[in-house]
Amino acid sequence: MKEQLQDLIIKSLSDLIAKGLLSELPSKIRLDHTKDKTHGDYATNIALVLAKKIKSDPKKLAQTIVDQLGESALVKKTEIAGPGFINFFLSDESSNAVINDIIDSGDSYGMSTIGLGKSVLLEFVSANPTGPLHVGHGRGAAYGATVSNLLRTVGFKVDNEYYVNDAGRQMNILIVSVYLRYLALSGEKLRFPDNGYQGKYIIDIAESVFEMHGDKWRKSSSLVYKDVCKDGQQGGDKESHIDELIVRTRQLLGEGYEAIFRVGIESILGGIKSDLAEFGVNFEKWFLEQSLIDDGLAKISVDKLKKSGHIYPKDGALWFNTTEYGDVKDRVVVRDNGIHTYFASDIAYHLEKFERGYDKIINIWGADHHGYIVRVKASIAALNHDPNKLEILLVQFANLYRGGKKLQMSTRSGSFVTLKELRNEVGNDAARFFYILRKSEQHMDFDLDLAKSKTNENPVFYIQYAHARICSVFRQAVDKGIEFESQTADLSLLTEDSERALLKELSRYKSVIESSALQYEPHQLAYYLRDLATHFHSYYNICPFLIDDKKLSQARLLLITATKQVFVNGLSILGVSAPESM
RNA sequence: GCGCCCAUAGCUCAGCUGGAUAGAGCAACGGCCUUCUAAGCCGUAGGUCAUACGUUCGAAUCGUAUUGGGCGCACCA
Repeated sequence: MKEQLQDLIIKSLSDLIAKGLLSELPSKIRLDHTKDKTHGDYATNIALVLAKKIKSDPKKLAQTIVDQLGESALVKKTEIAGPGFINFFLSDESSNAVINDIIDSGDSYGMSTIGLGKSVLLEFVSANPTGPLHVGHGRGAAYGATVSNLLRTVGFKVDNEYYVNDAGRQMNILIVSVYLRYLALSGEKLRFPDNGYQGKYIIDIAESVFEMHGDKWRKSSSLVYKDVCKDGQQGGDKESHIDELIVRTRQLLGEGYEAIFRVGIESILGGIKSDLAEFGVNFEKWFLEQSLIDDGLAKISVDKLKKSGHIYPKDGALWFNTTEYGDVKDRVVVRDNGIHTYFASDIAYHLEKFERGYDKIINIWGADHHGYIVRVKASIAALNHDPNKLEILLVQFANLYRGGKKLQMSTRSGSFVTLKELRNEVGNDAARFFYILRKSEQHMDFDLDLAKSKTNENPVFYIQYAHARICSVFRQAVDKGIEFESQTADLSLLTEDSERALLKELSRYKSVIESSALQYEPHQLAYYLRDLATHFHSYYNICPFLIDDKKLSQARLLLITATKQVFVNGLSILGVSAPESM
């Protein structure tokens, strides 16, 4: 409908250009759904925009444009209002057309071809596999999965990907943490390092190691701690303490070190995978950082940068001159000990992503990584790819509150609420919905007490309830022996204010999907569904559906059938279920 | 100190990228269940859009400055 109206306006403007009354078409024509029904169904501000250019009275120009439009079956009437808006009132036939459109398209209503033929690589979550996902990761997971669904709905081919940081120092700290817990289980007395992973899950992993291997790798704790410097709380340095423990453990264990690593990563990554799957978040690919190292890609990428003259040695390390691309300082890619940095892996990873040939690459990062954007884009440019192909979406932290107090989240200290705990307490639907209800760049306060104790206040129930109510009406219809024939319904009978309002709200769905998808803003859809539910609940309270006037009843049933379909489609994009009864 | 994000009703947040009288939910107050689920509906009250300039027909939205909050500035990942 909107497209047809837009075409009409363009035609009118083109005719005016042909007559020499205008010089050029505006770059884009805004045609908006009106907020206020007295402003009709759609409104455009083109007269205001154009009048500015050609310095004429916007109201007069609006009138000229309207005159040129002439008659159309689409439009009942047009009005010029305010400073020069053109308001369009759709004819009943054209506004009713949305109903049949929804019914005919069914589950695919809302899909479009905007992204047809374009592929997107969407990387998100990518939490370090050093512990279970906590509620902070949940936001990225829900946001990413929903953006992915939205992009797919508008026609993009999207691959979801999780980058697993299974290499580097943190993995070693994990292994040592597990090993020390294992020693304790074997009967050794020892002091757990300040900087180790404190969570209970480490003990669980140590238990599986013990079950699988017995005390095969038991060493006396005096041997393990021999020559290791003092820990932070003992007046030493906690970083050196853990690093020396790593070296020591590796020496003592030999191949056992790798075996413990296997048990640890499989346990943690397995947990993350099932956690996300249960949350309705699925990935096409789990990309291992270690594979970049095994394939030598990190080294190859650094060599490529070297060849193009972006690398220079200093203080025994190799530096990438990212300042040339606007970074505040150059960055080390290979340390003086010959080991490449995390950044080097990331350069390789992004290069690899680009070489896979996607049209668009999107990374969803926690906002604490924003300082990283410039250098990653620098590496892309330096390797002769287009940095604009890479879009980085930042998700702000969710601050957790319990008992009115802000909780500090730290994987290291083991003090965090896991995503799984949250899902168990508030349910997947509420969690998915709550997470995306806030704009991603908005800081979000997640009050656990509220989410847990007063779940009825969560707007997701309000929407689901609307859907369940519609289902209930149809169950009653069956009980009463009322047959519903969607083909015979006469939509012109829908004349009540509340049903016109609901119908108008339904007609917004497609543009909401489009806008949510292209702006990566799932919250727009969430808010839309809530508004739709409001219109429905209001309608429900005013107009009965199962009534003696058979024709009117059929028309109303058709309207709520379409409404139900939009709920189903919209909720499915959000990853929220549409229960038939509540 | 430098950089990024943010500031809208008592609380939590929208505001369709510059449009018409700034909107929801919760909390508060008053109504609506012998008829399709009251997890609902209808109404009342609540705002100097952090502050000050500027840009123009028009600013919560854009620009500059100030204030206040979050985060980041490693040869960690």
